[in-house]
Amino acid sequence: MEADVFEQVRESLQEFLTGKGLRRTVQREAIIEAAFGTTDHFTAEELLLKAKKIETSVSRATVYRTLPLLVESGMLRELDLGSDTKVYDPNFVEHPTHNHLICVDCHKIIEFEDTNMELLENCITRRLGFSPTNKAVTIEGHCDELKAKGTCRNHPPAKP
Amino acid sequence: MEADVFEQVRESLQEFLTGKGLRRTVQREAIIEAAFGTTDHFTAEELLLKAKKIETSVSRATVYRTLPLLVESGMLRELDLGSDTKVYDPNFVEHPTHNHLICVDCHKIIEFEDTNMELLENCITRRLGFSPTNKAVTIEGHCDELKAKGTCRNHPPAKP
DNA sequence: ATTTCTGCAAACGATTTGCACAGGG
DNA sequence: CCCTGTGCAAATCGTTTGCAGAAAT
Repeated sequence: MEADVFEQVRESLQEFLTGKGLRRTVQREAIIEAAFGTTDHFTAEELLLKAKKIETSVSRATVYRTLPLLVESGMLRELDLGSDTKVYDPNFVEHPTHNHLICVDCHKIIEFEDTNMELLENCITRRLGFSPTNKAVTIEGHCDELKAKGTCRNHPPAKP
Repeated sequence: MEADVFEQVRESLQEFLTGKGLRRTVQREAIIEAAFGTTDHFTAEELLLKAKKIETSVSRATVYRTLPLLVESGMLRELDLGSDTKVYDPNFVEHPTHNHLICVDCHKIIEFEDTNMELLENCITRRLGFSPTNKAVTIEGHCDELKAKGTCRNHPPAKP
């Protein structure tokens, strides 16, 4: 994520917080920095670890209390991918309509955007009498390269 | 669900079980009947209640141990819709490619199928170098009728 | 007879919450 | 000052598991 984007997130969120009569705290700042500092997906626990490195005083409870705020503000998206634990995706700020392809072999998550899919989804939703607010396409699949060569970028030649 | 379909599920699952060296028990029979007796989605807890009505001896543990078998057999699908609790969908036997539209106002879930979406998903996935195994489109939206008239099939005229 | 299944209750892991104090506006 | 935010630890909730007996093949 570029620096300007990060600043944008910071400001938008500041707006969101003051708009709700909420306060700017060092803990929240650290959590935001940890969440939007990279484009990686993360779990609540992973976010806690990242945030703690920035500001030691951040606690698990505060992370769990801040996550819903970030989601509500629209900056962070909660993903329900096959996993048992909830995963958060900070990339919707830059790519608001992206979707996910999950490799069933190595569990790597690939993000993709597609205008046609976007249009088709809107079309279908309207036909059903609804106005879409949130759309998620999740596809699972096998890596062709892995199947053909027995190895791919994510799978070392010799598996354990 | 029609009676023949129910029988088909019963047989397919019997095949699946014996194929894995697993056994037919009254509890599993009851759970299957409860799961595929209607087209309703359900949670583990709801399935337990339905199954208990058919066969009192069914316990929560057995429900939780049977659900993964049904999912693995391909007959039942686990859905990750916004809800915190996992929801199961028995309708993939009859409609293997259907998707979900969720009303953000009343949380009603509408199932839909679309061939174009199906084709587009396959196309995109192949372009990314993968062979699709599982595809899920989940759309959230507002009911137009509700917005226009202040009421709709799922919302009584006077809200509490 | 052998192996899988079962119910029970305890264990578990992710998330939430009550509390008393800290700190932002 | 007032009210929101915090860390801590206990509580909660859905789900999983160890065990000894029951049942299917």
